[in-house]
Amino acid sequence: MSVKFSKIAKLLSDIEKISSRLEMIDLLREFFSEADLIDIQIISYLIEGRIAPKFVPIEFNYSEKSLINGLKIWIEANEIDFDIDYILEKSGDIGDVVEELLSDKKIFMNDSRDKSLRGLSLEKVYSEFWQIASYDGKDSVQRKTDKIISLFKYSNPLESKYISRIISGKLRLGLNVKTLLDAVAALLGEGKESKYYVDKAYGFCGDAGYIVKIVREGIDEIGISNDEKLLSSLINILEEVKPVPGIPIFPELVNRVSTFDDAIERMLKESDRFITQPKFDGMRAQIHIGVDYKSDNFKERVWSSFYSNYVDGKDSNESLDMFSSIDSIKGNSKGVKIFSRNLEDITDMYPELVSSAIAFGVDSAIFDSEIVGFINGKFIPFQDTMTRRRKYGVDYQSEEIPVKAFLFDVLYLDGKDLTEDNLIGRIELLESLSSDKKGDFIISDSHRINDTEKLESVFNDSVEKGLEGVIVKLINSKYLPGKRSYDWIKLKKSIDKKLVDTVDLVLLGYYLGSGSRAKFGIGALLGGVYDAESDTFIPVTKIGTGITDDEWGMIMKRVSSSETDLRPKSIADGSYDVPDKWLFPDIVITVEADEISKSKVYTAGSDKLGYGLALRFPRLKVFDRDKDATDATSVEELVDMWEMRKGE
DNA sequence: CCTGTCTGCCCC
DNA sequence: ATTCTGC
DNA sequence: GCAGAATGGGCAGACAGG
Repeated sequence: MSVKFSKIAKLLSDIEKISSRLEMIDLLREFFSEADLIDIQIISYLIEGRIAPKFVPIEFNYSEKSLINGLKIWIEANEIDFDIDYILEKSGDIGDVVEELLSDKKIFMNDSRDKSLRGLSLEKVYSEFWQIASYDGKDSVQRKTDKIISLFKYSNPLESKYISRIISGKLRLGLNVKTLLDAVAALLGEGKESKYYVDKAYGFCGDAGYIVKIVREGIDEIGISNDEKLLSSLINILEEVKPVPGIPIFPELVNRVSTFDDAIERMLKESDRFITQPKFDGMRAQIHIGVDYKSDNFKERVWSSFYSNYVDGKDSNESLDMFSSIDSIKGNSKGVKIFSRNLEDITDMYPELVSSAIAFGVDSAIFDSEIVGFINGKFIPFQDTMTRRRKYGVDYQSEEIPVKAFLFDVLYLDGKDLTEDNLIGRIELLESLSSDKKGDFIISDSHRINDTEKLESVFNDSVEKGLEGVIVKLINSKYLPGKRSYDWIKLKKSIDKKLVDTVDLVLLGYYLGSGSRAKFGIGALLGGVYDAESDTFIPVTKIGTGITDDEWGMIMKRVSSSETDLRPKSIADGSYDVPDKWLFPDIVITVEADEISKSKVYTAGSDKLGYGLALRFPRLKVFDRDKDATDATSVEELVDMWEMRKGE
C-alpha cells in the first residue's frame, strides 16, 4: 500500500525547515527504513523534480510561468479574489502561492469530484505526474493545467504546494539527490564506507531509483539485525553496478582555483608530476561503442525499470525506448551512443561522430570527450558549436558546422572497466589507440609536467590556439563519476586579469527575486552602456551573481530612490527582458565577464556591427562607483573590446 | 503560416 | 557557467 | 570542501494565438 501523499508533503515540509544535512539524512533514513519499496523509488525521482532518471527523455515541460498563467485564468473564471502577482512577489515561490490560494476552503465547494482521486497516495500522484508529462501537441498546456488543478481538488494546501514545486522543478528543500544517497548509505550503518559504494554505484547508472531498489531488496533479504553481514553483502551488491556501454556514466567534474600556484600546490602534494589537458569551449560528450541491447545487464537497468509501467498503453519492452530497437538504428552497426553532460542521448545530432566511432577499431569502449566546432584547423565560437545541438536539419547543419570530438579519457575498453585505473594509465591506453582510422575523433594532447613555468607555457599555448585554458589533473587519480573534486582543476583564461572583460555599466532596472532572494525584493540587475550620440543607455546584460546577502540589502536601499514605473526615455527599448522596476540611470557599477558575445536580444553596437553585444558569465564586482552615468563604458568602447578580441 | 512566449535536472 | 552560504 | 541554491547568455524546439 503506497503511503498517503499527505504524509509525503509533511515529510518534505519537515525537511525544508531543517538546515543541518545530518538531520535531513536522519529523517530520510527513517522514512526509507519504514516505507514500501515503490514509495522510496518514487521519492528518489521526485526529489529531483523528475519522474524518471535523467537519461529517460520525459519532462514536464511545464514550469512556473505556465502554472501562473493557468492559475490566473482559472481564478478569473471562478471569480476568486486572489492576487497571484502580489503573493508571488512576497514569497518568491510558486508552491507558497498555491498553498495560500488553496487555504481558502470555499474554493472547490461546488465542484463535482472524481472519487478515484480521494485521499491521494504517493503512487497515485506519481501516475498522474506521468500523464501530465506525457501530454503533448495542441492544447497540451491547457490539459496539463486542468490535470494539475484537478490534483489540487483532492489535496490539502501543503500537498498542493509540493505538487506545484515538483512539477516546476524547484523543490527548494536544501536537499537533493546526493543527500538522498547519503540517507540510503545510512541504512547500512554509520560508517563512511557504505557512502563510497552507494555514490559510486549511482555514478555508474545515473538512476537513484535503481540504487534504492537494490539496497532495499538486499536489506529485506538479509535483515537489518545482522550488521556486519549486511554491510559486506550490500557492498557486494553495489559493486555489481559497473560501467555498461549504453548506460551513461556521470561525467567527472572540475573544480576551479584562483591561481596557478594553488593548482600546482594541490597537485604536487600528491605526486611529483601532474597532467595537463586543453580546456575546450564546446560540449561535453561521453561516447559509447558496442552497446549490447540484448544483454541482461542492459535490460535490467533500462528496459525493465519500474517506471516503464507508467507509460500509457505500452508494455515495458516497448516503452521508453530511447535506446530504440537495434534494428531501427540506421547505419549504427556497432551500437554507438553519445551522451551529454546531463546524460541526455545526443547520438542523432552527430552522425559524423557515429561513423567515426564505428570506424575506430575497438569492439567496445566508453570515451570522455568534448565536441567542438572545427573549421580549417581552427576552433569556432561556442555559440556556433551549440547550433549542432538539434533535432531537425542535422544533415544540413553538420556541413555548416563540422565538429571534432576531442577524446581525453577512456573509462571502458573491450569489455574492461578502467575507472579504477590511474589517470596516467588510462591516458597511455587512449594514446595507444591512435591509428589512421580516427575520422572526426582527435586524441587530446596530454602533458606530464611538474613546475609552474611549464604550466604557464602550456596554458599560453592553449590560449593562443583559441582554447579556453587548461585542465590540470592528478596523475594517479581514479575516474570519479559525478564527483567535483580537486583531482581535476580548471585554469580558465579568465584567471588572467588581462583576459577578462571589465566594464562599468549603468543600472537601468532590476528584477524581483525568487526563493531566498524574495525577502530582499530584488534578485537581479539590468545594466547598460552609454551611447553619447543619442544620449541614451543601451542594456547589455542582467547581473545576478557576485553579490552577498548583506549587499542585496544595501543595494535595495540605494536603488529605491531611483525607481520609476515607466521606462525612462533615455533607456533604449528592445526585446530584452523588461525589468520589474525601471531605474533612472544614475548608478554606475563594475561588472566582470569572461567575454563579449553576439546577442539577439541586446542591441548595443548593432548600428555599427549589424548585431548586438552582450556579456558571457557576468558578475558584479563593485556596486556603486560614485561616478556619472555618462562616464560609464560607452557603446564604442564595448565594440572596440569586441573587435579586439575577435582580431586576436 | 508567422510570430511571440516558454521551456530545458538545455548547453556553457 | 559564477558566486554565495550553511554546515 | 561539499552541497545546495541563487543568478547569467543563448541555442533549438514546442506550443499558443493571431
